[in-house]
Amino acid sequence: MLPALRRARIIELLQRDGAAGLKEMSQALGVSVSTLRRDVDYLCEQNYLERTYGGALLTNRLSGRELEREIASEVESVAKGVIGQRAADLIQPGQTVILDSGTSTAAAARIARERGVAFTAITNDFTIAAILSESPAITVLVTGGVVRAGTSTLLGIDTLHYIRRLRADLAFVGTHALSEGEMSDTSIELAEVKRAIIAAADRPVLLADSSKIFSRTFCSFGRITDMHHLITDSRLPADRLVVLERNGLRVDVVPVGADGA
Amino acid sequence: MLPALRRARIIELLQRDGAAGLKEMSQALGVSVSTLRRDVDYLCEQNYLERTYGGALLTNRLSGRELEREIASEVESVAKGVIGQRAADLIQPGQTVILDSGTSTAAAARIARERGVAFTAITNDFTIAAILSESPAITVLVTGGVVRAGTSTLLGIDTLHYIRRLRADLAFVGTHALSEGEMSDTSIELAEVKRAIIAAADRPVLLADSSKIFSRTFCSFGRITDMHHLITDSRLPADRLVVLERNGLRVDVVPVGADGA
DNA sequence: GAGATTTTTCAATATGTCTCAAATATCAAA
DNA sequence: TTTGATATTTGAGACATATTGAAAAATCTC
Repeated sequence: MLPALRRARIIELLQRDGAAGLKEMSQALGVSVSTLRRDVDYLCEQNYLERTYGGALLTNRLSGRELEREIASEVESVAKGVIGQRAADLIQPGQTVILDSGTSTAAAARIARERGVAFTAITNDFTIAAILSESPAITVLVTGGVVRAGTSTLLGIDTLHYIRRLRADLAFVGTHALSEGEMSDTSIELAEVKRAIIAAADRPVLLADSSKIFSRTFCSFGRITDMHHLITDSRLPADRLVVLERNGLRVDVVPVGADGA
Repeated sequence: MLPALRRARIIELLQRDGAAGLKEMSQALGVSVSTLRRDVDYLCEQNYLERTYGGALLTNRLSGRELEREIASEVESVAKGVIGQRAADLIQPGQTVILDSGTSTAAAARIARERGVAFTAITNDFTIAAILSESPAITVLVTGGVVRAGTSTLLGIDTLHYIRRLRADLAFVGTHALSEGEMSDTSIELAEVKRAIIAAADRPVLLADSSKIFSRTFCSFGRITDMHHLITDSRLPADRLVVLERNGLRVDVVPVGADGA
C-alpha cells in the first residue's frame, strides 16, 4: 500500500470517528504500530491531526468534498508544501496579505500560521480562513460571495467588490495553468477574481508547482509579467525556466525531491 | 478508551447535568475514581470546570473562550440535532434562508442538505457554508467579514453591510441565552449581526436548546417577540414554557431524551 | 467524632522513543 | 534490460516515560 494512500485512509478513519487509538488504526489498516505512528506524526506536523496519548484527533472535521481534496493534495503535497513554505517566508509582521483559493496557497497558510507571524489575511476561500483563524496572531478577513459548487471558494460580484476596495502588501495567487507567459484557469468567474487580487496587491506572487507550468486552459487572467515573481519547484525543466526569465520574470525555484530537499 | 475522549465525555456529562459527583462519573465512564479524579483535576487546571468537595461543576465562561477543539467536537448534543431537524422542515423549495452561526443552525444545515431541498442559503459561518456547499441543489452565499478568533464566524461592518442589503424568507438564529423575553449573547459584534439577520428575514426563527433558556449574558440583541417563533426541546420546564407563551410567542417544543425521543 | 473525600504513594500496565536489521524501492552504470 | 550500489521504508525490540488502579494516610464536611 502506498504511504500517501495509507495516510489518506487515516484521515478518512478519523473523519468518521473524530478520534481513534493508534493500535486500533494500525489493525484497521493492517500495518505495524511503528509505521502507523510515523504516519500519524507526519500528519500531525502537517497539521491535519492532533496527537493525544494513545491516539489522535482530527483538528477540524472536514466535509466529504474537502476530504477528497485533502487526500488528493496529500498525494502530491511535497512540492506544494515547499512552495507554500517559501511563500510564507515572504510575509513580514504587520503586513496585509491576500490569499487566493488553492492547495498551494493553503499550504502557505498552514506554514504562516505555524510561524506565528502577526499579519492580516484576506481570502476568498473558507478552508484557508479556517486554517488561519486558529492563530490568535492573524486577523482573517473573508470576502463575501457565492460558494463555487463543491469547493470552498467564494466567487461572484460580491467577491469582486470586496477585493476591489482593498490594497494589500502581498498576494499569493494559484494558477491552473501557465503557458507562453499567460496565466489561465478553468472558469471566467475564477479568472476575474484572480485578476482583481493581482490588481489589489503591491507584490502579487504566483504559486505554481511545475506540473502546472506549460499546460493550458481557456480563461486567461493576466500575463505573467503582471506578477512580482513566481515560486515554483525544481522539477521545472531548465529550458522552460530560461523562457520565463527572458520575459523579465523573477523565478524562485525551490528544491524538491531528489535534486535538493 | 483514550484519555482525551474520556475527558471530553466528562465535559459532556457536566453539560447535560450541570454538576456531578466523582464516584458517579467514574461509574458512568467505567474507570477508577483515581483516574477520573486526575482527569477532573486536569480539566480544572484548564479552566473547563470547577471542583467542589466530592464533585465538579461546569465553569461559567462568559468571556466566550471556546472549548478546545478536541472537546468541542464531542459535545454535539442530541437536543441540537432534533432542534435542527425541526428547523430544516420549515424550508420550502426556492426560498431564501439566512443561517446564523452556531451548532444548532449547523445541525439544521446538515439536515437540510440531506433532504435535498433546493434553496438559497446565506450564512456568516463558513462551517455552515462548507456543509451546505456539498449539495448541488443549494446555492450558498457567504457574507464577508472578519473571522472571530478561534471560530468560523464572520463579524464586523462588512458582515452587517452584506446582511442589511438582503431580504430573506426565513432566518435561523442561535442564541447564547434567553431570559425574561430578552435574547442575548457574549459580544457586541455578535449581537449586532444577529439583530441584522432578524431584521432581514420575514420569518426569523430562534433555535435554543433548553439549557440556554433562562441563563443570561450581557449583550442583548432583541426581544423574543421580534421572532416568528422559537424551537426548543422538551427539557424546558412547563412553567417556563407558559411564561414564554404568555408573551404571545409561538413555541415549538421537540421531544428529546427520556420524555419522548 | 464518624464517614466520606482528598492526597500520597506504589506497582502494573500501556504508550512513546530510539535503534537496528530486513525488505523494498530508486538510480546509475554496464 | 540487467545488475549492483544506495537510499528509503518498514516492523520489531529494548528502554524511557506516562497512565492507571489500589491502598494507606491525611484532610475535610456535617
